[in-house]
Amino acid sequence: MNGEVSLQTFHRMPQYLKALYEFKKEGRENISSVQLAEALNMTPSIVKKDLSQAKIQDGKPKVGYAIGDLIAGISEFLGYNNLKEAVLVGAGKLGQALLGYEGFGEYGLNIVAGFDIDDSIIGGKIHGKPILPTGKLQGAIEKLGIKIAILTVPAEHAQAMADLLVKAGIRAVWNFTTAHIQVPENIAVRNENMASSLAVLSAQLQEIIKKEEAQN
Amino acid sequence: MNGEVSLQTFHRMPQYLKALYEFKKEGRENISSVQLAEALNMTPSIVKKDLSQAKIQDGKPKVGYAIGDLIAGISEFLGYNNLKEAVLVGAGKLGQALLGYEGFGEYGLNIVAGFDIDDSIIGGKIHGKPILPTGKLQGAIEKLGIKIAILTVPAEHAQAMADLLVKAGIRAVWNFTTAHIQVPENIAVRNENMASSLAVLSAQLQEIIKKEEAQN
DNA sequence: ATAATATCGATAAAAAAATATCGATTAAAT
DNA sequence: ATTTAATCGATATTTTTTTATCGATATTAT
Repeated sequence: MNGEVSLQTFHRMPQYLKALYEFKKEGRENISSVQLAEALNMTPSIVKKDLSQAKIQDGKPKVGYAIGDLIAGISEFLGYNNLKEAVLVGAGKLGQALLGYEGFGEYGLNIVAGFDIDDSIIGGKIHGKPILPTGKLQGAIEKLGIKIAILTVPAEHAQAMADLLVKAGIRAVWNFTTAHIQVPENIAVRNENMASSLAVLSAQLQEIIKKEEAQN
Repeated sequence: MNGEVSLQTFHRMPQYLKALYEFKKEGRENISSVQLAEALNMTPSIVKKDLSQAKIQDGKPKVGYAIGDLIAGISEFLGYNNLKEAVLVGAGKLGQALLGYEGFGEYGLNIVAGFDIDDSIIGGKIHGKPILPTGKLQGAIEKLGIKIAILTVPAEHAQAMADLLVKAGIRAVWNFTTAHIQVPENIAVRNENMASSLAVLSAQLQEIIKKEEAQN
């Protein structure tokens, strides 16, 4: 799906960025793959490989990489510089929390509006973002050329809404519902499935406890 | 970290469950690995392998698996039957959304209380969950023997709070902050990093658009 | 100036994960 | 009753991802 660079690599990139900002704040100017790896519980090998994928190849022996270069390179690689506009569909509890999430701006994402069917919130603003009726969704997407939709409707409406979004021209869906949505293969979907995450966490916990019991 | 079963497998399990409930609702009683794979855009091989990991091995040739057995088996495997209690730390926007998230109960997770430093919400309830001062966190964890913490504090307080949680006896941290937290290796951490997810989604979108431009 | 050492970056090796294959088996069709 | 077709479940293969190795090189120390 992704040409050369693996999704795991993309997943790690923002972590590097986060750590790099920390180091920068401490006054550091250079950092080696060893140190970056240590800060994030990774191996130097994977750090070096990831950075080379982002076309960052100006590390110096005995010194490491220039932190400023890394930050610029990764930000560019992740497209944080060119702002991407998005719509949020379903302004319920989770949707409202996301509308108020201030981190998105840093990542080059701007939510231009929320859409909902609830008349009591339509016409107003939530965290500064206008809430519009879903009837206006298609028009807005087409008119503004918006490519990304954040999906926070109830699970039972997820597929129908996804169909509508695709029809309106959306190219990427960030799916926060528990539903698995089917879309054409030229549409990107990212599932933010809490059940999945919780399952993994529980599994890790169970394993840890089992290990301990085995020791006693 | 996880003995035999991979985290990817755990990640897929709730997806199977979701799909199985759908099929059940439609009146189906049996399902083959081929059909389940198709519904979730996977391969039959991976479905069969995952199910065998969950000790589900009663599929019948020409028929498939009994849906009821699968649901029971996966639920048991994921520990959805034995309720796990959790505390939520940081009752801001995201924290409040999670306090109100009704899906957790299904997954065997019960948030017993939220903790915060904001006097204007302490003592009250949010979505039915009591909000307590962080000063009472340690006592509550110890007294109730709680093993899981949901971390939704501002990023700059994440590490300090994680340290406190670990000291109080927490064994698993579900980290919704953007900070990378360091914990002892016998503590499970699951990072719900929106930046990472967004990076992956953006990458997919970029790839799709590039592909299209190449065609024109 | 020379030697020692830390690090990069490319490549090789290892490990992990996903996918394919295939004999056995069961239900349905003939 | 026999044949056909679909599916499981075990195993083998392939692919992907991670980790290790190592020569080249730049900085620091002697």
